[in-house]
Amino acid sequence: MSVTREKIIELGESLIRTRGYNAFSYQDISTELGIKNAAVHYYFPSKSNLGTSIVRTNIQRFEEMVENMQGRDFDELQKLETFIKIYIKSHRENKLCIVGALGPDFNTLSDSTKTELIRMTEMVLNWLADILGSGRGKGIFSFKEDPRTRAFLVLSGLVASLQLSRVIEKIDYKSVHQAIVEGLKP
Amino acid sequence: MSVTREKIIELGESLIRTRGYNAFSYQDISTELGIKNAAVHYYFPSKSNLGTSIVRTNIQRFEEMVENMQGRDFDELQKLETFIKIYIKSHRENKLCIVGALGPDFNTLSDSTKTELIRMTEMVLNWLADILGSGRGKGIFSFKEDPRTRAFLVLSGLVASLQLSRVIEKIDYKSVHQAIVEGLKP
DNA sequence: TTGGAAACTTACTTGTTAGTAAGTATATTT
DNA sequence: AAATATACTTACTAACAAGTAAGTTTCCAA
Repeated sequence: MSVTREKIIELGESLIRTRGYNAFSYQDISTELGIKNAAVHYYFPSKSNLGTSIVRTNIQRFEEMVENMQGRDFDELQKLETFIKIYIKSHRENKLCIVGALGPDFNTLSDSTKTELIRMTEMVLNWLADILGSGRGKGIFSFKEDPRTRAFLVLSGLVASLQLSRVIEKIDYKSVHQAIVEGLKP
Repeated sequence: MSVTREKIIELGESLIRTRGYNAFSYQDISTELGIKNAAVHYYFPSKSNLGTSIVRTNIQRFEEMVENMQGRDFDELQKLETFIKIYIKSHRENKLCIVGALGPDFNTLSDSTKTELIRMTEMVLNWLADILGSGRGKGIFSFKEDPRTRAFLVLSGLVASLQLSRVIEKIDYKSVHQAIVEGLKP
């Protein structure tokens, strides 16, 4: 794999997560990387193409995280906390997650980027519902709704608190994700 | 007040909530309203100006809702449910709320639009924390965290579930907001 | 009836956008 | 040594963006 290609994806992701899909341009990338506009088009013919590749990279990262946890056989609470760490890191870097960054722009995305974003969100949600469900089965978690609804709510909390804490600085992010976890304990 | 001016604000808000701030143009507005580009600039010299006015309109609407509830002296649960109705309506119209629509674009907004968005979010959060706190005092609600943290979590749930339900259609939105309310009951 | 304000349109400008066609340098393979 | 592929640059284009200056119509008040 080309190092320039990887830098473009990395920077593109960063721009999406800090400024949004429709607020970044190929110029932003080429200027920052010290290359020409056409060089970006060489690797990613269209912006849609780049967007799709960025989401795919994120899917891969998520899959690797899940695999990695399977290897170390974490329990459900540890898995959830590992997942939440991604959001704590994002918050520290003042970035949104890709789902939260691309979600509001959904109607302006190309079909392929939409498809990948749906696939990613579905994967995360299914994984979350799974660990919430099996965690409840083991008595690690306790909640009334069905696991998918609760997973949706947990993800919503994580996604939006990144967005809101950008607007409202006076919030203690730690207490927010603590409340999410505490709300699941028996 | 001019009817054209009001139509521009209404359409502008709709565009922000369906496509995002950076994905709509003065052309979109002028074409739809059958007027010229410059006519939009006549009422709103800059896009920043229009954005700010749209947020201010939303603040006013929120204030009117709060006032209206004071008049009919609703209890805390009724107030919360009235607020949630805004989100149910937004979901039906396939729109985000302005906070959720502008939040991800925060870094690209003008200072005045940022200021108004902060003011709006702060208002909503304070109001929510107030009714959650006093509701808990009366035994209507029950939760462990401090009211502001819980308010942050409730708002996050509402804001992000609009975004996520746009990506994931297979979700029953009713059960989501029901879970938010149920999670507050003693 | 005339002056002026309100509500626009006409006709631009300037900058930025995604995207492309054709060329060049460098390394690798045949 | 010649051919080919990789990784770009040069030099564009066409469309669209926000924004403006100057004019026009319409209505109302003095």
